[in-house]
Order: sequence, then structure tokens, then C-alpha cells
Amino acid sequence: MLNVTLPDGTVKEVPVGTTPLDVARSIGEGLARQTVAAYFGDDLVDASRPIESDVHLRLVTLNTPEGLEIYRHSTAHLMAHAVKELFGREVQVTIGPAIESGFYYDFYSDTHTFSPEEFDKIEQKMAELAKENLPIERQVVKSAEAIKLFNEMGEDYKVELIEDLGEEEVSLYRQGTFVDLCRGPHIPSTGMLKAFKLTSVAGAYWRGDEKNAMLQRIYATAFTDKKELKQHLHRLEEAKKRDHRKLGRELDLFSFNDEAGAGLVIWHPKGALLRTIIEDFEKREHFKRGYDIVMGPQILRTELWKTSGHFDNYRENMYFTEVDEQSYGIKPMNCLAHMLIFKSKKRSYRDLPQRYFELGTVHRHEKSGVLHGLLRVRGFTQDDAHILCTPEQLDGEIKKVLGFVRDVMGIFGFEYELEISTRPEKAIGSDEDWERATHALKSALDDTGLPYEVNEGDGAFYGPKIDIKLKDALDRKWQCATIQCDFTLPERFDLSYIGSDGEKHRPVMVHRVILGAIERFIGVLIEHYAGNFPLWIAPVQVKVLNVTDSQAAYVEQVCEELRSEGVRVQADLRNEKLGFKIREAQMEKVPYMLVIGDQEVAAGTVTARHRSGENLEPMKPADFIRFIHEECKLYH
RNA sequence: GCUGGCGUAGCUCAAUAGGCAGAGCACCUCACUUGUAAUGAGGAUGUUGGGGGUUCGAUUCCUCUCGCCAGCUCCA
Repeated sequence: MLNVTLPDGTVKEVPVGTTPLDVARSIGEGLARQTVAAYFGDDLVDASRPIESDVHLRLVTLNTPEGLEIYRHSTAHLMAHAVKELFGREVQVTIGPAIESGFYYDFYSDTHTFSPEEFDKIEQKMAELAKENLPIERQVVKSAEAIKLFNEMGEDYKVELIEDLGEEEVSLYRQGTFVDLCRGPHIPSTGMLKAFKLTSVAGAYWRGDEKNAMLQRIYATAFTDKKELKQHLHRLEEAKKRDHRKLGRELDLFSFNDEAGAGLVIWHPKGALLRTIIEDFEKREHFKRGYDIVMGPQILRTELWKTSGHFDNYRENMYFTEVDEQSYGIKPMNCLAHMLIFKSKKRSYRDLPQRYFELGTVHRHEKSGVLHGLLRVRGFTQDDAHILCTPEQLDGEIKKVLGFVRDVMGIFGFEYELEISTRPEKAIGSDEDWERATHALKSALDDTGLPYEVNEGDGAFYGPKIDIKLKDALDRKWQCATIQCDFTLPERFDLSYIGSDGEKHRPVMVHRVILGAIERFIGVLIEHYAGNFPLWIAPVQVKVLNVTDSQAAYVEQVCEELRSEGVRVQADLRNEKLGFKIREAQMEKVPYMLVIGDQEVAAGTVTARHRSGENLEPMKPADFIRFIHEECKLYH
């Protein structure tokens, strides 16, 4: 008999060969139904793995994130199984992991191309195989034997995987006629798999390398019951309604135009206003924090891009133009002019830090396939700044920037993720420089008390960086703010300041953006608010609606009064029913509507309706203006 | 850039096994003077993304190109 210690400390005596599933069953049938795997100490194993010595046993159940991941991984196997049943040797299997909210499986075929029309067929086959409730069995074999097996089956990718693993033995998982190389663990049998749906098919390179073969990746989602699956699909539908590309058109904020070119935003009046409001906000915030606003030219001579290193390292992404036999590069970054400003006169340590801020419009030739609404464009404006300081000031400057990020994200109500990237293999600058800069970034991050990820070796070749990422409606992460140390540019431009010792010293440079690209930020912002902008940034804050023509003059008067106090207001004097005008204002997501009928004219008041449907008491226009100003102040 | 899908009116979408391209909303006109999410009637709306080809005839088939979508890769 063996002793099995459960998480609560109780010890069970069981015969050799008892499985975790048996243990679960002995506790309760319900628990057994939920058990998908188990921990023997720190080892994650199948629920059907026999217990052969005394162990600390922890069951992994479906209602845990870990359990769900195993469940999804098993669903991926079920899909591969179904595909092999349907297509046989025409399709080869590769790998298929669980991912956030589902899984995918990559297939190779040079004769068959998967299309969404086949999803039903594959799902049906999966359901059949699940219904058969095939046991999923683990088998450990010698690698040579496995290679022979997969060779016979014509599964070249599996053979390659085993060869690369270089292990003595590998584990295989079998369910019915289907065999897959897999570390596991898996659920006990296919009958547990109940709710799944194939969602899309797309290309993916074998092992993520664009030099390798293109595989066909089928994405799917899976949940432990049908209700949750339905809810998930519903959430996706809801997220689509927030898509900034859709809202951008509906709210008449911006557009793209084939003839103008891909990835080039055309801002319509309301979008341009929204952007202006955010830019004005940024200028105020930068002034408050001791930045100087600067402006550089849109094109600079190609020679200068050679000096900076952009010509060698970034040429493919740049646009060039030639006039009078003189070559110019259209700026993809704003740093050059900032370097020239610093260099324009002799600097003393007393002048540092210099903080140059520019709402700089840049153009980058991004690959066509990566363009995505406002979130990835070819022409965009960064809220860019370069801070030139002494090495001693670096730490403090970075902390200030992180504080700036925190303040701004707080105002917009964003949660964000932090990442730090450290020295890559190929890097310039002394160990000392890297050490100091990395330390400065880390200690500033630690100061925030927020969790952050460390991406070892993922920094730029010129310095370590902190990235701040926001999520879009579909949970895709987009880098917005970034704080980067740079050792190259001060050197390449031979920047210097005179220290207290009377000697020349090299300043340290921090490159940073807070919102990142205004375009991208607004894209994420639209989705974040689902188009319901808070009052202080809403391009139209108030719409004034008359009930009949007879109130037109009073409406004009009210608009005038509001406008003169800086309220962004629009009148709707069309000869339409009130309900119709309200509906339109509602769809435009205007925060406040002022309804003006004979009562309001007689009393000299306005009756405000919030887009939530709530009505305010009638009040004098002056009081409403105060009310609006108060609400705007709540945000910043 | 790569793989796959897609491109019809301002928007959302029909249609044609290759044979006069259609609906709703929006737009315009008229009537109605309206009190909290769509008043009614009438009217106009297209190089079917663009070029080339096959065909008596192409929105439909082929080809190139531009753009969009999903994903991969990339993202100083």
C-alpha cells in the first residue's frame, strides 16, 4: 500500500497502481468528472497515470485555468484527429497548443487549402469522435521507434520535432487511430470535450520563421460547457461593435482612401477636433513638467540620416525624395532635429536636463500586411521627447517619466502592462553604460510598485527600454508609451556639455513617448470608451434640439452663449420630430442634448438630457455652462 | 513581405449555372410644426476597386494591380 497525501494534509492509503482518477472517484463522483490531470509533487501528469510510490497528490480540475488549458490542448488533438480522419495523408500534423481563450493547430498540406466552409464538417467529425468517448492513452517509446512510426505515417514534421528534441524517449498520445507526439498531459477521454468552435484559418510559418514553410493554422475556441462557449462568442460580437475602424466611420472621425494610399489617416472635422483636444492636453501637461516644445522639419538631408545611423539601419522603412540633385529623407523619427538643437550652442551642466518635446509627425514604410486601422499606420504623430541629462540625473528623469505615464493613463482610465527589455547580444555602449541605464530603468519600475515583465536580451541595440502596452477591444496588445535609453545618438552627434570640472562630458539621452502615436492611442481610446468619450474630450459635447421652428432663434442664442464659454456645441434645427433628433444625437454618442421647447423659451432655461437617458432639471444656460465645466474638471 | 479570404450605391448587404444590377438606411424634393431612440409620400444614386485578356456578350471566368480582413513575420 502507498501513502497519498492530499493538499489538505489528509493521507490516503491506496494500492500500487491506483490512478489520480481513482482517488478522485473515492472522494466523489462529481470531482472525478471534473478531474483532467494531477500533480505528483511538482510533476504534472495524466489523471490516468498509476501511482507507484508515496506522493503528494493534487488533482487538476476543469474549473481551474490550468485544467481549462489541458482541456483546450486535448480539444486541439481532437481537431487534429478529425482532420486526419477527413483528409488522411493529404494533410500533415505539426503542433497545436492552447492559447488564450482557445487553441490552434498548424497543418501542412501542399494539396489541400482549408477554408471556413469546411469548419462545420470538421466540427461534426470532432463531435462524433468525442461521442465515441475514446480513451486518451499515454505511451512512452524510444525516440528511434517514434521516428520510425511517424516516418511510416508520412508525418515529416513530427519526425523533425523528435530529432530536434534529441531525447532518449518521447511520449505519444493515442486516441482511437490517432497518434500524436506530445508532452501532455491530456484529459482521460474524448467524451469530456463538449463545447468547441472553429473560428478562423490563417497562415503561420513553421516554427515562426519566415524562411520556413507556410503552414495552415486553424484557430478555435473551446469551453467546458456550451453556455460558456456561447457567452464567449457573444463577447466577441460585442467587441466587434467597439472596433475603432467601425466606430471611426460611424462617428465620422476619420477615413482611409485607396487613392491617397494605404496606412495614411484622413482626419475628418470631428476626429481632427478630438485629436486637437488631446494634443492641447499634452502640451499643457508637458509644460507643467518642464519640457520645452520644439519643432523640426519634415525632411532632412540624407547625409544627416547617415550620421545618425538610420540610413544603415532603417533605410527600408524610410521614404526618400530628391530635389536639385539633393537627397532628402522624410523623417521616420524626430530625434535628429532635437540633436541639432542641443548642439546649436555650448551647453553647461547647469543647463541640464534639456527636455525637448515635439508632436512630431513621422512616416514609416510599414509592410503592407501589418497595417491595421489607426493602430498600425504609415504616417503618424508621436508625442515624442528627448531628454538630455547627466548620468547622475538619469534615474530621476526616468522616474519622472514613469510618473507622467501613470498620471496620463489614470486620466484616461487605462490599465496597462509594463515590460523592461535588457541588453541584446549585439549591442553598442560600454558595460558600465548598460549597467547604469538598466539599473535606472529597473529601480524606477520598482518604485512604481507595479508588476512588470523582464524580456532579457530584447532591448534595442542602443540601449535598454521600458514598454507600456494597452489592449484593444479584442485583447490584442499595442505598445503605446515607451522609455528608451540611448547611448548612440549623443555619441554619433558628438554631443557634449561642460561639467563642473570644466571638462567636456557626454550627455545621456532618454527617448520617450507617453501616448506613443496619437493615431494608435486614439484608436485604442475609441475602443476603450466604445465611442462614448468622456465630456472633456468629446468632439461635440452638447447638441441643442428645438421642438418646433418657433424656438430656432432661442436655440441660436443658447448655442452662442455656450460656444463663447468654450463649450463645443451644435444646433439641430432640422424640421424633424424631437424623437428623431434625439435618436441621431444618441447614435453620435453626444454626451448632452439640450431640448428646447416653448416652456424653455418662456422660462429662459434649457433642459438637458444625458446620453444615458437621464434628464436634468431645467436650468439657466449659465448654470448649465458651469455644470459642464465642473464635469470636465473631474477628468483633469 | 508571406498564406488564405474579400472588394457591388455614402453605409449594411442582395443578385447573375456568363444575358438590361437591387433593397433598407443615408441623400434630395414636397407635405406635416412635431416634447425625449426612426412622420409620410415622391425622387435621384453605380466605370460592380483599377488595367488587360477569354467571349457575340464579363459584375460573374483568367491575369496583373490597388485596397481591405484574419493570422504569421516584422515593429528603432
